[in-house]
Amino acid sequence: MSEINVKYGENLRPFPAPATVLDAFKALDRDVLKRTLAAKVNGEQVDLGSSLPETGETVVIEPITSDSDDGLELIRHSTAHLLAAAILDLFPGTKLGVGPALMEDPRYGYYYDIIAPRQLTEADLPVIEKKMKAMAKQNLPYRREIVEKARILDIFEGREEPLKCELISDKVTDTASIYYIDNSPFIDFCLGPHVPHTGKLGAFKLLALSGAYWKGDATREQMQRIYGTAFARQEELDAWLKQREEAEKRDHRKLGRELDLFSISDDYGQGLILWHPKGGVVRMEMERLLREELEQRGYSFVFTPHIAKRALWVTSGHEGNYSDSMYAPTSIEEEEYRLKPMNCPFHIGIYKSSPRSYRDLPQRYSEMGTVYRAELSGTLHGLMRVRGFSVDDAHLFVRPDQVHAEVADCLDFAIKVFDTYGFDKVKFELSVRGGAENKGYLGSDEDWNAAEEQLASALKERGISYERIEGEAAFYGPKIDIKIEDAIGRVWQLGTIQLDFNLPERFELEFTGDDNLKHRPFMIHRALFGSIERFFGVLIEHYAGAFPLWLAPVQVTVLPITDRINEYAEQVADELRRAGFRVESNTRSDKIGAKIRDAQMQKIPYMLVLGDQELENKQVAVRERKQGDIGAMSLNKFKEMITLQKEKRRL
RNA sequence: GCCCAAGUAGCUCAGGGGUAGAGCGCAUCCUUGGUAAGGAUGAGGUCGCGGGUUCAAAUCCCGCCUUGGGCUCCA
Repeated sequence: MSEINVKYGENLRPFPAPATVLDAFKALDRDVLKRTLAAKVNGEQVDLGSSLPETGETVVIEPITSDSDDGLELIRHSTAHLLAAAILDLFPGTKLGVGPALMEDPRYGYYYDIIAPRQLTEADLPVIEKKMKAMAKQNLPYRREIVEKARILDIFEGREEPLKCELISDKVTDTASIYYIDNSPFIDFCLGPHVPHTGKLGAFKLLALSGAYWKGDATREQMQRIYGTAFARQEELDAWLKQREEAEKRDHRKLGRELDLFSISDDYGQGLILWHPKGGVVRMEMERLLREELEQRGYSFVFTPHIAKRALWVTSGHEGNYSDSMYAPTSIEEEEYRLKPMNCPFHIGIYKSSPRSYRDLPQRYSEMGTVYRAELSGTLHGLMRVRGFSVDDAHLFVRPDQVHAEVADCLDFAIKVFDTYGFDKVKFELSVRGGAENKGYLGSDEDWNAAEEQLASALKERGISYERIEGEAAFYGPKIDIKIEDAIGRVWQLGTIQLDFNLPERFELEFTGDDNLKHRPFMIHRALFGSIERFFGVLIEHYAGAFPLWLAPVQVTVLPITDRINEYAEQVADELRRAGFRVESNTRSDKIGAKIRDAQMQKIPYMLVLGDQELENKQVAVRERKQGDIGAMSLNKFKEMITLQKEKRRL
């Protein structure tokens, strides 16, 4: 009888063969076994019930416990299988697609794609969930079997699972593993591993029903996707559900209405934003901050039209590559025009309007340029995905040797601005050429190498850690994408700094060098917010509608306790207005409690409660929206306090 | 575009084959009250749009529109 040497942590111990992973843990560590769902054997994930390899070499085993990320993924994946098993039980004849765990999408934990004999509706979800709970209680084992390709195909053909057969044909060369759940009609073609039995599952919930295409391809089968989530423990699921509710409370569409910031009306068109006066204030402040920075950084301000001749879009390449997202042409005196989906060609027009010398570069043109894109109706979402929006756009026309410095300044700019809004977690991604497929990259290797090197060195010089992503560059140049994390941990892709070898070529841009020869400039597209509408949406959710003083649509509200005080209240309000603040006064005959409630719900940063005492002492009693009553002070002292806050753009 | 759900007063929603309900908001009046809702009265709706069934449709059926959740982290 042979032996297997098992290494577990520092322990090395021989076991008589054959033995399973479970046998090893039973002998080595009963404590950890309770939390263990599967294991890594020589670094490879396997089921607890799998046999230890008898190769003669030492076998290294590690537990995959329920409190690890790997463990959670296992739970979610196994729960997805439980979901499929419950559906097969309730709806015989259902065709299965795929059912992965989702670890990066904070909204969901797993899904399973199916084609049921009838269209399922949301009303079916509780029924399916109940079945899953019942199956979980029965501690049904997940069983694994290794079979030949031909036999797997037989099994799934016999079960009339065409999609599974397609997968098997694609993926399997000789043998593969399949999984059963005992006492259930479920069989899946799956690498595993899984939890040992369904009793390890329980903290799960089905969340949503949606449509999905097989392999994400709109020309393939339309399937139904059931989303759910799962955790190791019920408390974690409860906490997650609670956080989800919190996120709903921050929904910018809800707050946009409640705080009267913006609206979208079908009478005007889907995906078109009406900025209300209070939203307009926030936008003006957002633009003011940008303008200050742009001025200091040597940008110039340009303004360009919303439509241009169709021929321009042919030259720019938009007509060829981007036509689906552009509004149809409109004719004026036999000449066709199209709404602009991007601002670049106009800025190029400004560059080209006169000959440029190397001494003139860089040229930095900025514009809050409004563009229109014909997004599919189903993808529209509040402020986040719209059909008309303004980009805080800028195009830099630079000499090849200037790329580094300009990119570095863009990075400083981004960090400064996002920091002002309180986004302290900013991620940078450098997208470069690479990967197996050749995307038909434009421009010489020389240019690319130089450009990628300059982007990377700008990031390094600024001490910015970044992720380098091979193969994600656009065909026309490498780029840096900027992502921010908001107050509740959601990540938003916002700005981009993009090098472009394409448009300078297409538009034959040039400048005269010190050698008196013509050279081609590089073009850098950069936007920090991407779309100011979208960034506004992100801000609303980030602050949950409670904008910092400098952004708040109403900064101070004056609340007289009785009608006797109304006159004094108006004086106070006027004085603050003259000092440059946005002030309201509430002289309605409500009780002070009601006025405060109103102001709190409008999330106004400061409330000045004025009664006989304040009138007599020439003071204001200050209530801050989060801290509550912070005591009485002179109006001058209050003014000083908020002036400082406003000027420093404190959070 | 495709799958599921929902469209009733400005907002949040209840109701449901026999001519429309609540709370909030709004208006007017009473009240002048010290840190998150004082009281009374009143105005407000082609029940998303179009068609069908019916003596009768907001309600049942069909179509459309809009809104919301989604639409490859592959076995």
